[in-house]
Amino acid sequence: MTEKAMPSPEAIKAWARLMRVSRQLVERAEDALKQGGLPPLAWYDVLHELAEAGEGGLRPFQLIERTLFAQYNISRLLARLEADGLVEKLPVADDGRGQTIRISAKGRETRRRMWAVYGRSIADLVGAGLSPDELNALSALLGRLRDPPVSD
Amino acid sequence: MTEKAMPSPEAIKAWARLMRVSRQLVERAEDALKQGGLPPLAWYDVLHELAEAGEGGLRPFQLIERTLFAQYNISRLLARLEADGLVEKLPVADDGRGQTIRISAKGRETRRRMWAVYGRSIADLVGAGLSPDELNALSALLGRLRDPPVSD
DNA sequence: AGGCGATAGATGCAAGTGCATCAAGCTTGA
DNA sequence: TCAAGCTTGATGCACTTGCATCTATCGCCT
Repeated sequence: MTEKAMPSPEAIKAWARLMRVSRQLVERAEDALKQGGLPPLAWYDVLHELAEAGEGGLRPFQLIERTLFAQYNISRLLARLEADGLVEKLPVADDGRGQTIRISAKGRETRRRMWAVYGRSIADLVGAGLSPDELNALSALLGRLRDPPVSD
Repeated sequence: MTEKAMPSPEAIKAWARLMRVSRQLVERAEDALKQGGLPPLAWYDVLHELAEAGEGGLRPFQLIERTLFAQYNISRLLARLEADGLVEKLPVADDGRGQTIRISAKGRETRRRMWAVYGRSIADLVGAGLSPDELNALSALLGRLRDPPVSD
């Protein structure tokens, strides 16, 4: 029985800024990728996770956990990535239902090219405006808003 | 024409948190509305602006400026709102192309009911985790990220 | 006035999302 | 061992979004 009351003015303002700024920044990063003829951010998220996972790859449900995408979304996103030759779907030895997704060489290359643009967007959009200390402070505050069960 | 370099680790972390937290919070607020059988957040944003604008209403292009929605998005969102009787489209005297959008009584009522749920979400999701001072600090940091440099 | 580019808003079509549900394989327990 | 239920991943359908383009009107300049 914690929060029954309406939000404080401070909470409303912080929420409003968070909504507006995040939407605006996503939009700009997305625009930059489009400008470069590159796939959307969602593809980067998945390619990034798969690149981190290495040759072992990841199961789709692990991607769901890591990325916050819905199950059906991952399913279709992986289908598109596979159609573009950026990932491979491999059968799993000990589970006939499942599959392992592994990033391909082309996938790594695409991720690299996306990062060249995406990374610059991040540098421009947040790195430019705030000092390292301020960025850390922002990260810390945002970290406190994550939900109980989520870790980094 | 500032940043050419790749982002600092601090910038990357702040960006990642911002992306993840904002997506998660939006999702939760959206879920709460759905749970209550209420329209999505986008409707609230528009109804809120129109309620603030009062009887004078707003032109669609003003809504675009205020909400960051794309033009075609506003156009169709307004069509849905009108179909639901939440807003009225009025002709503009001195501009035959345009229209003025005014919120209806039903629209105000819907907004009120949405706020009951949405406001509680805000209180739960951000008001609960951070003190007023921390919320102000967060708002200030986010404020510095608004209107970041645009490269044309 | 007449022409021309700019602005306001709508819309056809393709692609993505959300929801519900499905099929297949796995696991458990009597 | 086998039925019941869970997990993994795919998919049909309706709706929304994105893109490009269209129509209509406006404002300006000659």
